[in-house]
Amino acid sequence: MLQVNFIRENFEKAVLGLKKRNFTEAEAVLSQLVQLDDTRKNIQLERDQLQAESNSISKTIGKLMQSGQKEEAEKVKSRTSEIKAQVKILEDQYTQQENDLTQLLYTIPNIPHESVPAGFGADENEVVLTHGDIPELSAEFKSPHWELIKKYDIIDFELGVKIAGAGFPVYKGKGARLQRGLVNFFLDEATKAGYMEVQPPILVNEESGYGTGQLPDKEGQMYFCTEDGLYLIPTAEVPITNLYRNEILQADQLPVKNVGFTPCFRREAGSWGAHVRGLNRLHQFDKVEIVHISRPDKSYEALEQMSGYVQGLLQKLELPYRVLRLCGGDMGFTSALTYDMEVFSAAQERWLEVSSVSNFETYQTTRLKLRFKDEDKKTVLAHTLNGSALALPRIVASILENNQQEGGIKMPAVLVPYLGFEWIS
RNA sequence: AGAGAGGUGUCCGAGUGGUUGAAGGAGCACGCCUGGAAAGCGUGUAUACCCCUAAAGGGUAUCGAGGGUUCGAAUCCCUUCCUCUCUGCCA
Repeated sequence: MLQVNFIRENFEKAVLGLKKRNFTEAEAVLSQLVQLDDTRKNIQLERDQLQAESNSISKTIGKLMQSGQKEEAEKVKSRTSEIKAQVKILEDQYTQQENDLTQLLYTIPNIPHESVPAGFGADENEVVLTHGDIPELSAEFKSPHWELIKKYDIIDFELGVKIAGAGFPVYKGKGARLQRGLVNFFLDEATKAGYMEVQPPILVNEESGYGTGQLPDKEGQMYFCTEDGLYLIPTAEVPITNLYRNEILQADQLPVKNVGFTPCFRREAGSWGAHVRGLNRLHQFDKVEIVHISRPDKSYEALEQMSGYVQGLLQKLELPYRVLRLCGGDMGFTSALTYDMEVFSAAQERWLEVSSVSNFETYQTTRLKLRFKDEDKKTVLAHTLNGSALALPRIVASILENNQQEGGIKMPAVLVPYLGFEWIS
């Protein structure tokens, strides 16, 4: 969430930024926010003063008791009951005010970076660059991946339905091997690039959900284990970033660069149709995620670095891709700047999002209380960033579609050592 | 899951109602000392919010978390989470 003090000091900028993401009532909400905070401060001031008086009386009583002046002490006591009642009232008001403030802050998305284009939806995203040639498939070999997986019997949706339900595919034979190979390839690449691998839990508690911004509001997107109060993670971002919740890092620990492989679970209520066939949208899928924790003055450098890293993976996989700078309306609630990487899937003839790389600046760290000590020994909120590197299903879909030919599907050369085969046939 | 023990600052560790944000030690930082280092000596070493700010200074809260008793709680009571030991179960 945003910091009230930042809004106070950058009111106009904040309003303009939020309008860019179509948060039309920005001005009114931000004014209300500042007002709530003003009231909060006033209450705090009054409460603290009364409390201070009460504390000082208590000390006096303590001294009197020690020196045996019991009656004197009793006299002083009577004064405190009045203060106590007052403090209680103010305390309740303060809590109420603080809750209102937090609730309101939860409704305000992150302020977009100045480079973020205004816009309402996917059409207005800015294409930053396109890489690689769009493959032209012959009519003979132009099957969408959902036909290819049947033909070669490598992924079975019906079987998944039997075990769990729609959107839980079963990978078989070379399909399973392809999954495992990709995961290993991604983890190895990340390690080479200086990321530390972590294996986090894939169930998280409520606090973690709040830390990275999935909660409140998006609980509908997550599977929830009511018995234990735990959520299945929608992305490894949640557990990995929360590893650092409530921490104060030393300056020389930054940047933190973690990579983790986890399955991801999404309920994805209500989005079914032609575009979500096959592997395009699933309830469970595998993803390798990279997370950075960065100094504020280095976070955009880190974002570019991450974007470059992800592009490198796509290049090694020989997949044509483009990079989008998301417009205000299409960006996630918590992000300040997001690059989407889309791969062209040649049979569907569509760009498929395979990665989303974002800088959250302090939006997450405010909630996470994730800070570091800078050179002046001042405690400062860090910036968090993350990106998929990469999400498997659509990568699999595009590898299958783009490389189909006479004799089967040819695997990208870089994967062959991981797979132990060159062809799916 | 059952029984017991316990959760204190970066770490170890004292503290069972009264100037305790918290003894003592270690670590760390700075200074002195040294040719250099160690030892030694001295100083400092939490977080959040608020007031006042040029700086300094001050207030409130925080001893796992939440609530209660009390003029006053790290210390007493309740709830809850976690850790350890034993038993049970189990990959």
